[in-house]
Formats: sequence, structure tokens, C-alpha cells
Amino acid sequence: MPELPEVETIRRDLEPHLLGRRIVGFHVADVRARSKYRRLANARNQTIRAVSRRGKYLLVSLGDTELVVHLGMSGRLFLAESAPMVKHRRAVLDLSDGSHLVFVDRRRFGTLQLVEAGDYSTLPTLARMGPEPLSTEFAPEPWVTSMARANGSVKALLLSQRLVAGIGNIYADEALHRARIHPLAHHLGRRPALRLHQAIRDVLSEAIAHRGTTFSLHRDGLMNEGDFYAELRVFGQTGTPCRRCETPIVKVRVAGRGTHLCTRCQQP
DNA sequence: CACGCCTCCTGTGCGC
DNA sequence: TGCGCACAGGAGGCGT
Repeated sequence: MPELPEVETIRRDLEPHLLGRRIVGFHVADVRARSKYRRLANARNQTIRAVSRRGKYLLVSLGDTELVVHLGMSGRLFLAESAPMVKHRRAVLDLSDGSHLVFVDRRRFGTLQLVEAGDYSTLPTLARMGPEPLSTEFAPEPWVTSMARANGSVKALLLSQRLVAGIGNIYADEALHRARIHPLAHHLGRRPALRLHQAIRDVLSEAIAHRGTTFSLHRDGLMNEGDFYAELRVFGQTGTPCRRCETPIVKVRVAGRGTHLCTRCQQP
């Protein structure tokens, strides 16, 4: 679930319910991995001032401190009137209005930690995060320059978070297909780099409009799911015809990740 | 510093 | 039907 559009959807859903609420208690159920819930106790009695997002990270501002949530591969975060006994429940924050913010994470790759506001020294990827793709900070010319100079395959660069924030495996494949760029391409020229810039903005804003891409794993009735799955052109579409040229979509491995592409539209 | 590989976990789906 | 293995939306740490 959790790339930029999915995290942004969660942020928008939670924000009105969290603003101004105080965290009155907490419970970490995941006794085997307490380090993934660093300093959570210090959130007690703090009031939620803002709910923002940076890339795939959700940032809950508590004034001097900040709760940083990363959902990993399988994390979910939702509000409940009474903390439900769902499977893989890892942590619960009790709020002053009697509701509970519940963190559920099957694979335990997610983290939920309290830091000094703006101090991301324990989160190197967040500390070195590239520009937000849907903000004006993501400007075409610097992007063209960085895509020409940076080493590594374009797919690995997208996944690294360093040149642009929030893109994961689904939206990397989708953006590259829309821009007609092979995932293994290096040192993109100006024209392809500009196509990719536009494709990233298009696919992410369309996905947000659809409330993200939700897989069956996460459909358990506790959240409203996104339906961008139906709009995916390559991800998970192995064998189905490319909608531009009808060549069957293939799946390969790039940068250690399953990678979907059209070999005709996206030539090396 | 930059890159590639392995790891952290649990569950599912596939081939044999 | 059962077993074993590969793989899954991410990123941190290590070695080269």
C-alpha cells in the first residue's frame, strides 16, 4: 500500500480527527521489536499540532517533538472508537477524545518513532529526501540536470528517494511506462527526463484522486481503500497487452525489485 | 561517497 | 494434499 498517494490519503483522512487532540496513553504490543517504536512514551500528554507528510513518511507534529510514522511494506494506520483486537496490531495511541490511533503491520517493517522536531538523524532516507514531486520544489530544470548526471539505472534512482520523494515500486513502473523509458536506462537525455518529470506528477496526482492503490491484503473493512489498481498500466499486468501498442507486458528484475514494462514502448 | 547485496518479518501462491 | 521456495507496495546496514 504505502507509497506517496497512499500515505497522502491516510494523512488527509486522519488530519481532521487528530488536530488539537492530546495523546493520553500508548501501548506497544510488539514486544519483540521495541526499537521500531523508539521513544514513543515521550508522546504522552503532547497535543497534535499538525499532520504532514514527506515522501512516504507521515509526520505528526507535537510541538518540540514529532512523531514519525513509516508504514514499511505492510503497515496501516487508522482511528478506532475502541482499540480493536485485530491481528498484527503493533501499537496503539490513546487520544483525548477517547479514540485510538491503531498501527497494524503484518511484516513489521514499519516504524513509529518520536524525534526532536526536524531531527531526522535516525532516519537517513528522510534526512536526504529529494523534493516533493507535487510541489514547485520539483522543478523541471534541476531534474533534467540530476537525471543526466546521476549514476545508476533510472529505476534505482526513482526508488532511492534522493532525487524525488515518495515513489515506490508501483509508481516507478507506472511513471516509466508513461514516459516510455526503460527502467535500466542511465543518464537520461533532456526530452526523456522531461517526459518522466511530467509522468511522475501525472501518475501520482491521479493516484491520489483515486485514494491510492490498495491490494487485497489490506481490505479488511477498517479503512476506505483506494481503487487506482484498476488504472495500473504495467504493475501486476504481466501478460496483458500494453494499452499503447498491445505488446504483452513482461516482468523482469531491476534494482532487486520486480519490474514491469512494455519491451516495445520502453526500449533500452 | 556510491553502489549492490543482504537483511529485517510474515504470509501467500506457485510448482513439483 | 503437502512441501519448499520465491516473492511481496521499503529502507537500513554492510561490504566493496
